[in-house]
Amino acid sequence: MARRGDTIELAVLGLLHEGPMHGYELRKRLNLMLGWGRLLSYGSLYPALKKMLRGNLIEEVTGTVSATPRRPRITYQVTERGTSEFHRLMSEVGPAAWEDDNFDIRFRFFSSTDMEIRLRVLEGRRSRLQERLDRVQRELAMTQKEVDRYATELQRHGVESVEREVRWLSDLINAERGTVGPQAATATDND
Amino acid sequence: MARRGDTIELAVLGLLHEGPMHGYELRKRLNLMLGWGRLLSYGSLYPALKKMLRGNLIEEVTGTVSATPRRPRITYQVTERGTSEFHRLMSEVGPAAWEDDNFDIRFRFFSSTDMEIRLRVLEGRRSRLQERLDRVQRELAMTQKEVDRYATELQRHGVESVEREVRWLSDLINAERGTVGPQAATATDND
DNA sequence: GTTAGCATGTAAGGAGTTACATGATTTT
DNA sequence: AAAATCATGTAACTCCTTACATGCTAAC
Repeated sequence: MARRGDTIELAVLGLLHEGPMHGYELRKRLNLMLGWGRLLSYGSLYPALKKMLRGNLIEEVTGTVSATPRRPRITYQVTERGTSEFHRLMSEVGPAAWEDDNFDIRFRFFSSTDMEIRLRVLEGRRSRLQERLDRVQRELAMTQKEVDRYATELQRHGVESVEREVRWLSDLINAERGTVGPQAATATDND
Repeated sequence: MARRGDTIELAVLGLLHEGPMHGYELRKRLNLMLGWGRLLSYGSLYPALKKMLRGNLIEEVTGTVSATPRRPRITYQVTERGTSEFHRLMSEVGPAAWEDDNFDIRFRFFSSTDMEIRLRVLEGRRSRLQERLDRVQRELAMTQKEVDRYATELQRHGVESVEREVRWLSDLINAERGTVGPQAATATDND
């Protein structure tokens, strides 16, 4: 899955914000998080960590709190630079924020941004998907010929999935708007 | 989207089976087909076509049928070798057939295989997704701590989407099984 | 006449996978 | 005792994207 740009970097910064971690665990969490696609490999993660170390975004934690130091495992935590970089990335609005993979990561750490940014990103994502639907519908109208059973079914299922995600986003947008206090009112119970 | 292996190759072979085409159009059709993710670039398509030419899977069509030869545009068609390679690829069962991207391509050209293969692929895909659901559910039970609103919502939406796809696959499997004659009986009209 | 779309390519580079290499610890 | 899992890395390679390079044709 062409995770473009520094998706890993953002994800790592986000996770480390929830507490120090070593590479192996980071990988597991990452895979659980964006693991709906393929798994992230060590050959991908460790070099990324090295790069972040060089960039002073993260640092090794020497004083292990745990009583049983099983074995030299390197625990990382974010630096101040890492924190500000994380917030900078999370504040980005624009295509980078709502492209397929990136969106999930942003969303996962939405708590670290304020509502204004959240709304911009959610709306950006929604119109992105809407554009796709329009484009498909338009091009489908032109090339009507396709009558293959499976091609049609695939198209139909695809459109339905995207429409579903649009509705999901709309609900989230409404929820954001409706949230004045800290927690949203439990308005719509069913579905 | 890490389109692994020769996804493009299979897609191109499949499309050219529906008639000769030149690169530019191939790309448009490809993008419409697997375009739910990112777009395929020329830098990706043309070298792939060259490679397929070298492998004798496709060949250039010299005699342009069209009356107005706008400009030297290279039309391709499948060779015999291309056809047998296509059928070989389409007959594959196993992980390669039901990995995320690959599955969509196979499904798109399902008409070119027989029911036995279709069922194996559909069932393989379904159990793959089921495994993912199980894994997430298992790991979610262990690390209950997560109470972040957005993390939870993302998880929930992800699970729901996969469950939806599992139901879709189940319907397709039933439809395949219910098909005895050449065309399926129009048993279930609604949805 | 100038913008948008058609049409084909190449070169450099990024991001990630696979396979390799190693070894400790926990579970069966 | 063996197998699984924890744990960290490196090197080679593949696939694909971005940016560059070129030029024709249709529409506005």
